[in-house]
Amino acid sequence: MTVTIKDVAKAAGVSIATVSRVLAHKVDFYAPETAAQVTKVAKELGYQRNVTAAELATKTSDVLAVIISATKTNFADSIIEGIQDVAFAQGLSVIILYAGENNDDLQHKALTTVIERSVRAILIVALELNEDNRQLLDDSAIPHVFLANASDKNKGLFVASDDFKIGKATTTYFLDQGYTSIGLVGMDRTSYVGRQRINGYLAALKQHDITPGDNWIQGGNFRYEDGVTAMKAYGPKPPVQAVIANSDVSALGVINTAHQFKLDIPSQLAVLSVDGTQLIEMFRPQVTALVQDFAAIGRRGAEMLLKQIPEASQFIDFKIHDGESTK
Amino acid sequence: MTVTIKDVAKAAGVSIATVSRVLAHKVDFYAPETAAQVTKVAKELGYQRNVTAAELATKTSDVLAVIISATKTNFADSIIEGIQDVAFAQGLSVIILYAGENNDDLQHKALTTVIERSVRAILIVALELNEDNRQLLDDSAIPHVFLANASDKNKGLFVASDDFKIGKATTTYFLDQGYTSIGLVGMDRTSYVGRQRINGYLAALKQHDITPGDNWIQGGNFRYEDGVTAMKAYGPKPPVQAVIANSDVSALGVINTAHQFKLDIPSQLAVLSVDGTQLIEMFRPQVTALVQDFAAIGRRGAEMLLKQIPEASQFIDFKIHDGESTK
DNA sequence: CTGTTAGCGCCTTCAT
DNA sequence: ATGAAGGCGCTAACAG
Repeated sequence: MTVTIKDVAKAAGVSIATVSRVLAHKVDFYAPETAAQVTKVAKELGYQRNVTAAELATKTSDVLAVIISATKTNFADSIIEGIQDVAFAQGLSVIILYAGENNDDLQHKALTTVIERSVRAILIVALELNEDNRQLLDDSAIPHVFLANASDKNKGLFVASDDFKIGKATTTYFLDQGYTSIGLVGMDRTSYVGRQRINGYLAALKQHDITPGDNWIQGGNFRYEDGVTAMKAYGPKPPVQAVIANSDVSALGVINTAHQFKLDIPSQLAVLSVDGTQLIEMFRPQVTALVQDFAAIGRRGAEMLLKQIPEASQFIDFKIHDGESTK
Repeated sequence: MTVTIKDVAKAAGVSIATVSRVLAHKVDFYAPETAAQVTKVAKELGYQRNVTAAELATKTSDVLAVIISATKTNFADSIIEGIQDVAFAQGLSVIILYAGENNDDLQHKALTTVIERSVRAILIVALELNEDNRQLLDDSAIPHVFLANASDKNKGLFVASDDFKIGKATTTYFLDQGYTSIGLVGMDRTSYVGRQRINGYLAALKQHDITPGDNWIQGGNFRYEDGVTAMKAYGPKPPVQAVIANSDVSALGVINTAHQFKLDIPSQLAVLSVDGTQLIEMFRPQVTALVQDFAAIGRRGAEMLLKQIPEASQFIDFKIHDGESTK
């Protein structure tokens, strides 16, 4: 039998109300001696708080839920660290749910799981919800924010990098180096993120009066294989001298395949990747990358949900770190 | 105001018990028409089940908790997939908690979070608990299993690869190829896993009457940097012709640093890595690896906790996949 | 098949 | 400063 506050109360010779107050509130609504006595007895009895009961009574919860796509592009770690930093500082817990990859059912399951437990807030990482799931989330009235995925579909709050700017900045990076044929690879063309990146890319090219070739743009789903496929589409004599890969792993796909074609990086093909996770630090050549500040994205998202900063969608800055895959 | 079964009951003209039965049990303890009526009304009213209340009443929970170290060696994904496969098949939910890296406080926090919520079971991935935390877990009386980390310290159930065998198999792999100087790199010498691997390595060498050189064994913490450090310790003229890296990322560290020393892989230095995650598929040369079946480890762990298979610690088989980093 | 009635463990007015 | 008592939303006997 588990020991409850009732048991503690009896053993300590006080009422359950007092025990409850001592063990929870901490505000001085009781005498120091009683408090000491109660805590002592509780420890002796091996009392374990039943959070479920407490949550039912108060109708609140101190857990933040993070729903992430089991994506192979591994920036989620940093986001989670950012979230935990601010959550823990507030004494909150964070739980993480994997919602697969573009899997509506899994997303639905993850959502209901956290909604039914009425968590304090929900952070959705790199996920685009379908109509039903978004409705479900909205109906729940639980505060939520989308991270690393600004989207028109998602609606609602988001914290992310500005994908249009990412497309433009990466393209401009190459244009400034004198490149006139630049490929764009790996993004999901159906996603908001992908479309924005393409738009930014096109805008930058237009400024330089460049019309992209037919096959310069190669879509995908941000995966390693997408980089491979794109490079194969370009072939051993690629139509572009530089390529922007829309994720670290897709950049690796591009580079490995280019090497297979005996193309030298960067002299025959320059590669820039978007994300800049730790992954590329382990790869040679060291890939030049547009580094997103994922920890900041996580932190801001959490702060926003905890009302520490105003609730307004916002973009987080990024930087381009030079590596060896570009001149 | 949120709508409860009481509201649904009133609106449907039945008792709350009936509503509860219809919405939860699913066994046919009610007439089809009533069921239909109730479900209909529930939907109309936008009823959302309050799991917290249900859990309090039944004193059970249908969530499995996974506690993982925020390790940079990325096999956790596969383990989680394995767990979710069996959990979802049982209609259970799984939540994941990050417990940092050798961080007792974070581990403690993660543990109390899940214990206080009396989850159904706890799966601890690649973590070694300290005395206090282990005590905490034991006292909770919640079923739990350690994954990918058989350990004398952890005590209790585990599902993992046999680390002694891993040490022996990898070493034997090289011995069979005629190598007589073999390095062992990257493992945590203070951990059970690390010690077992060393023992297996030594046992294999002994069978061939080889006494390892002073610095053949280079410890670490399974990280990329540990591979780098080890290789630097070996220097440009390494005392070994082959090295076993105890994680994929540490293997990358070894290889990159070897290249820096202008050493050719595998002719001047052969490298075999332990883990065989997707990471190495993105790396060139393709690393020869001892591939652990992480998905199976996750699956077995979950099955065991759900009493689908006998509760007994067990080892999962592994295989060595040839790559280009060995002859 | 369905309704009544106790709780599950804790919190929280309202008295004292 | 502390106790008594009702209730959070749901489930589970026990009747009927």
